Amino acid sequence: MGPSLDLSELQLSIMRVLWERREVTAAEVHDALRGERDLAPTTVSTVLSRLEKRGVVGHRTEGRQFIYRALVSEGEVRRSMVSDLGERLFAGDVSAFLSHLLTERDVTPGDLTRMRELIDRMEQGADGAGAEDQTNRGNEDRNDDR
Amino acid sequence: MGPSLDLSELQLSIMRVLWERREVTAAEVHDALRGERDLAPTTVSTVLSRLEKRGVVGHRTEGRQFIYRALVSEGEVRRSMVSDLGERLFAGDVSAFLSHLLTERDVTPGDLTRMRELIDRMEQGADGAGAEDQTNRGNEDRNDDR
DNA sequence: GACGTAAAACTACACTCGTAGTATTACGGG
DNA sequence: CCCGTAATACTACGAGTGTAGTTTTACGTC
Repeated sequence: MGPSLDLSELQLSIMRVLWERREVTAAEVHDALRGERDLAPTTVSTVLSRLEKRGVVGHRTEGRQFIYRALVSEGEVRRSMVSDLGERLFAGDVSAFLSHLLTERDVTPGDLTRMRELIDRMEQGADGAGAEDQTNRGNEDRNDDR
Repeated sequence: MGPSLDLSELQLSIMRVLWERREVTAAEVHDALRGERDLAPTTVSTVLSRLEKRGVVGHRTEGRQFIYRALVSEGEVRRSMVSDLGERLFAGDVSAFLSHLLTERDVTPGDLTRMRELIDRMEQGADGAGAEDQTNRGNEDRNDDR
């Protein structure tokens, strides 16, 4: 059932670059990360190779350069990691997870309103489509889904 | 700011035993885990020692035996791990996290109802107390909080 | 007081990660 | 055709984890 999608922080930083630009060289990833994380270029390459071995990214060769590409979407990774944590901490009980989020973290009144709207929409149209609008501000999530 | 509370699956399994019985010996942990995970007794001891080195558990000596005790609550660990993941995957945007949970996981109508009630309660009493009732079924969470 | 036994301590090993240095390879220019 | 340069490949190393074997220690018993 596909590769393990449990990615570390560094791995995610790198994946985020691959997700926003569809195709990148190791060098491009390296300086896209400049500022956020100052790594040696070889470090980036190493991580990219390891991710490739795990089946999370792939590459094609162009001249002497590798052009990397994500093989899993950000949505898949999110689903997988959130699901893992839900399993680990809440024995898969979604409502316990949700209530934890609502009660333990700083939720603004606006969040609550948005949540209520979302719940309303879910109770009506059972589809679930059309729910990734303003709640996803700042997190591009095209190229989503299986 | 205390020890890192990022616990692995095995570590959590062990912690769960320490959370439900307040005080246990390594041997007791070992056979509480029988069935779920079949480990050598020494494995359990090793993990316990490492957790102790990290400050997550402590022990007192009674005769020739170590009596272990959790030094962090399940609630703290949950908060920390959920918060980490929220940071990693949703840049700390709680409402994005919540909406992910609502849209991507199988949420039952009952969950939705419970959620709405929770939201209502949060919008009224700004305290947040009294919200850990039936949503927490099956997850003992006494000895919570800082 | 010698011993068996059980507990804890120490050692081990394979694997992943973060991190990066060194070696190899091959294109492009002179 | 040789060489510099840049890109990839290989090697390294310390920390943490899963997993467990081996060694030491000490209590209780005969």
